[in-house]
Amino acid sequence: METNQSELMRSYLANAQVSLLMASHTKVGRDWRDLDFLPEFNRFYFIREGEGWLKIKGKEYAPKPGQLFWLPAGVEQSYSTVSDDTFRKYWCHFTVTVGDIHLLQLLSAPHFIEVPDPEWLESRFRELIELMRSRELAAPLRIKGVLYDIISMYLDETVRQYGDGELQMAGPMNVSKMNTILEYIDAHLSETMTVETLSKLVHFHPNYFMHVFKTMLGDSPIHYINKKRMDKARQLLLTTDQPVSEIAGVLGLELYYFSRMFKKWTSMSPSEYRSQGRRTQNV
DNA sequence: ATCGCGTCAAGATCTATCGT
DNA sequence: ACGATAGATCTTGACGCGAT
Repeated sequence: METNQSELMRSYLANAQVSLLMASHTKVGRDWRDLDFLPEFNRFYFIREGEGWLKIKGKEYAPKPGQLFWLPAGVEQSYSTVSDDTFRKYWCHFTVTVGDIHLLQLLSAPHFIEVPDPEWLESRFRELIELMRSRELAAPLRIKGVLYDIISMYLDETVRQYGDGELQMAGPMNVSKMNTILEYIDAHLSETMTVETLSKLVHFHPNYFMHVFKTMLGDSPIHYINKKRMDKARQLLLTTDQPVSEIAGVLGLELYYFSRMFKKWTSMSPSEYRSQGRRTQNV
């Protein structure tokens, strides 16, 4: 009955935007130190050598080579050296947002992972650093790609190393309310849902609900619902032989409207999409 | 001053129907 | 399946208000 935390994370991540502020590779000086710093951006530290001290949200860490730390935006943090054997690390500053709010901080527990494939990560960081300087047209796009890669690796490893209990989200609407909504949407895709019905589920005024929903997921409720519907439509078109009119029915849409909506989202009519998909599958 | 929530009204999008 | 249209519904931004 319960959609778990990671389901919510997935919906959330599907709408995430990343942006890189800087990336570099340095051996820090003996005076590397900052206390109770509250950054507007996230940081990755990929430790390669040395020792040092880190404090995130009151928790202290002694990062080791081979670990990747995520210092979240908007969370108080401190760091300093502890000896002459200072850190050599790859690092970057970046933001991850959905709608207006930061993907603030999913991680309730350890803010680091053991990197499973250090060579891979090292080369991704080098790529980032190079791309930062690149004048190529598509460099900004590639940067996002690399960043998405690193973040994805980080999240997957967090779950692998600590379990998905550690992923939790902050925001104006709490997780359980959001879960209620997303569960309801999934279970009722085939019916007509109104913003009003949804907002009643969490006892919010429709307009306010709209606003909160959008800040959390980056899409308005109806837009989000339609996106879900189109996902399901695509799946049904490719994996079943149900006639288009029936699929429309399953999704709670009238045939004529379904066709138009589908075309708007995929630039193909449902039957076109099906025949094209079939053709590619049979290659 | 900021947060949590509500209200209103304009503009955008959706939906039902009819015609092709 | 597409096009046009009009009425219904949704979206959004601005503003208000009481509680931190």
